[in-house]
Amino acid sequence: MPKRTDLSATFCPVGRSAELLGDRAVLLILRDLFFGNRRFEVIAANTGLGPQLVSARLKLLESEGVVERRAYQERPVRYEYWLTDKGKDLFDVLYAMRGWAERWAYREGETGGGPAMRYIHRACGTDVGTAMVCPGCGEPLGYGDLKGEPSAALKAEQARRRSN
Amino acid sequence: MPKRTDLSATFCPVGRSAELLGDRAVLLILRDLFFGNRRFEVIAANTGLGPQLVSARLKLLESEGVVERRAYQERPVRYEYWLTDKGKDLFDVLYAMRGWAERWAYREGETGGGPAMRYIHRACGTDVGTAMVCPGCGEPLGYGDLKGEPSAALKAEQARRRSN
DNA sequence: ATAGTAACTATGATAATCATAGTGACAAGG
DNA sequence: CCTTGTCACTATGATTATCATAGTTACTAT
Repeated sequence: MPKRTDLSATFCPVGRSAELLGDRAVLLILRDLFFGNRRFEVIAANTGLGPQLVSARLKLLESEGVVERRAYQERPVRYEYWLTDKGKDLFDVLYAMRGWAERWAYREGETGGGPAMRYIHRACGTDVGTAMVCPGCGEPLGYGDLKGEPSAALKAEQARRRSN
Repeated sequence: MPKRTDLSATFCPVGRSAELLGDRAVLLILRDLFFGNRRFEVIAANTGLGPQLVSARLKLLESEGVVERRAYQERPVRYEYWLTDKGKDLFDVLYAMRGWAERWAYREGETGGGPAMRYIHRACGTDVGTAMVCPGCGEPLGYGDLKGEPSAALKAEQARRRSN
């Protein structure tokens, strides 16, 4: 590509978000970070992205203040990537993407009945489906309020990726 | 790029959404469609994307069932692009992106005080800020429930784009 | 001394993107 | 009827991001 148009100066908020989020690699890496995968190799394996792309995007996310790089051991130095508050606040976007896909992107019965990823409201135990507000207790749903459970098919896929 | 990795077969719902939404051009075009811009030239001008990219992405969106192409006149035949139900259901994603940007992507005072884009809950008249649930009446917010009002800065930017 | 692990960097082929220009079908004005 | 204008695109060529693959660094473990 040529240098892509810079959207960071537009006044449109969707444009500004698109500058960062309009990129499949960024979205996949964020997904993994929300899932709790913080190590370079795990992220690379699970996203299926090459190490160079993962490296470039993690640097970008760090420079945007979305991700923080922390050494989890010295000798040899090894790093983990953690979501900052600004990063955690992207949960709504990823959760909305997940909801849309659950409603529209699967063929009938493809996931074996339920959703590809189930979310339970920790506070009241309700399966929230794809709602933005808990259908059980009416509370708005954010990161930390929900417990995700991948379907059997998704679990199998992740295990396969990790073993390659 | 080489042919990008196909995510349409993954079981992860975020991956499936990222297949379509992990693309700045798609996000910008969707933004315009939600804004009510339905004509090719208007979308091209307002997004700043070249006609070839706009053409390619509209075809993609149509083939995904997110957008519908309708002739609005014969002789000469001219087309408009409308969001389908599947397309309108992406509102949550764009709205979440907008919310995140409003909270994190502007320097202090850059928009002249308020948000870059204000949303009013039609049902009760409350300015919803960046909430997913109306702070006035507690109702969940979806496409059609909200009336958007661009800030002066955003309006000026759009006018500038249209005149080029 | 060899093998292994984690986190990367280097290289070259491929293909998506951008800017710019051009096309087809028609309407309106002089 | 001939030029100009509008809308919705398509064509072309240069640029550059992406992918696959291989290599590097800095250690630990056996």
